[in-house]
Amino acid sequence: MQSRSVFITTPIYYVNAKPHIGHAYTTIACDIFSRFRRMLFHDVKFTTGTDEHGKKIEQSAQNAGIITQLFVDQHSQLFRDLLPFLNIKIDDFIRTTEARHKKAVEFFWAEIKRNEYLYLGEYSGWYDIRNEAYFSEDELIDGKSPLGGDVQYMTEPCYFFRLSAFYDQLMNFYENNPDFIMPLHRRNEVISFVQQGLKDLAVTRTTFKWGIKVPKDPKHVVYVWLDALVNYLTLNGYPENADQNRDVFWQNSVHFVGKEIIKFHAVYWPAFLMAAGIRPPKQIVVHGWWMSEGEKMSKSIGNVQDPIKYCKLFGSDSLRYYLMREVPFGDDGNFSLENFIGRHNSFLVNSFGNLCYRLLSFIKNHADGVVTKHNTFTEDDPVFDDGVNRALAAAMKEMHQYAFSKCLERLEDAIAFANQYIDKQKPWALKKEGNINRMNTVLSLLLEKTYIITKFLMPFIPIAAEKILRQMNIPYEPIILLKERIPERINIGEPEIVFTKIDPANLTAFDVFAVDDD
RNA sequence: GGCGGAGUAGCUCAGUUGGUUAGAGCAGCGGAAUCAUAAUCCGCGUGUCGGGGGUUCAAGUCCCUCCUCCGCUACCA
Repeated sequence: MQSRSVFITTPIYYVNAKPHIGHAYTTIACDIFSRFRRMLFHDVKFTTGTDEHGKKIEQSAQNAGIITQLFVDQHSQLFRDLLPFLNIKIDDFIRTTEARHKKAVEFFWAEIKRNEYLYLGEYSGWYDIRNEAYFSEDELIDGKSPLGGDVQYMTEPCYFFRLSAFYDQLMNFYENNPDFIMPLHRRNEVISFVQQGLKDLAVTRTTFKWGIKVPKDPKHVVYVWLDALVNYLTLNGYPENADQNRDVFWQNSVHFVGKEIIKFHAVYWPAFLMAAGIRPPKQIVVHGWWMSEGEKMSKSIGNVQDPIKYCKLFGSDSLRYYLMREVPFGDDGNFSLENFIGRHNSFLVNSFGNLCYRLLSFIKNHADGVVTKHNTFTEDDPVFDDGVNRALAAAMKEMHQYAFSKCLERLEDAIAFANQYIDKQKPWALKKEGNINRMNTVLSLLLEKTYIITKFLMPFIPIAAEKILRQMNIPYEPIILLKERIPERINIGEPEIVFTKIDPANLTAFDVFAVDDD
């Protein structure tokens, strides 16, 4: 039995760079899943935010010639500004520089200290500033870290977290919670990583100041990942809401993350939480990366896809639909303008948009804008009705598995059924024959199924779906009911086209790439 | 090096525990229809299912081996 509550989080985004399509992707996926669960009448908390500490930030601010606080204020705002463009509805936005978060981290630190999972030691090695990680001499590749960052040799006293003590607990946890890590192959990667053995983790730094100070030992700054991960607790009212294990949101917390940060979320974070006596989150949902026009997205190539440009040119609905439809969630994908235009034109315009418009304008022009239910059924009707119902039920199932692209495929099936049905029933011919009752039966069934499909599409394309529902003029609750029946008599509103075709001749990829103006 | 994934129609991919002539979407070609944003609907695929070998009455589907690509991870002489 699924819980009626859910706590959905994006990772908090590191403010060192500007938002790109990858940030938009995670946030949109969370927003769609949030809207979906809300439309099942579930109690949803959906959050995002920015990760603002660390040496890298400190240095970037210095390079930009501004004080660090101003730097993070500006960059955090860029991420906040992205939300309305993408039509994201969040419940909270956290910044790790906020007082509430500092308090949570300090409390969390004290808890794991009290439970004796922290000890003072000394760390020396080659430090990758960009990636905030130490490496041993022999791990270096051509004088750089394995992650590609420049390194410098450093020795510092630091606190260690007894990660090594959690081997059994973690393995048992993975064993007993098979759907903790969502795509299964990711789970296997995590387990094989842990199986290779866990070393204690250095969780403080003394080489910079920009971070949260260790309670009672302020020359140490808390490791950015420990700092950042605690945001999920901060957002859930910690430490005032101290008993997270009894909190219904925490019990149903789902962290969406990109594949690059799975280790932190699926290994370190559960261990940190166990050390503090808190149960790990319910699920880590891992997604892949986007390439751009067949190549890795990079500033130097100049092929960074800019989500805001897409929203400005084509609307957020199109971008949301494309990102969810193009690639199975969890896999890597290739973002290309050509494919974007193809998806937009073939589904949003031709299939779905045209279905709504042809149906509504037919009702307007040939039935005085009124549809009344009649009982002149043929054997085609239950076949159509049932086909749509099945497709919607399948879509529902996929959605619960975070299989957004498969969910959309099933919704596209349902829309194809509607286009097939209208072509076969030919309401225009019924009108000419004067078979008005049969025409009304057909139109009523079509309107009903299209209405339900449109509601199901709301989480994906909220703006267009709402416009269409308004045109249908059916009083609706924002709840997905697969076998909902519409009223006996509908007096529709004014039909309007909601998606227009994109002409590829008018655009090139350069129109949608980010301009590097840093 | 270890572990894992993938290699199927021009492109993107489905193919459950091995079982009828290997499928879908997109693109392409032909037709129908005209309510609709020239949208829609119908029809059309002779693919060495990466190569080779094996098990079986039967393999894309299991086993062995090789090749290519990707991911995680480790590191030696």
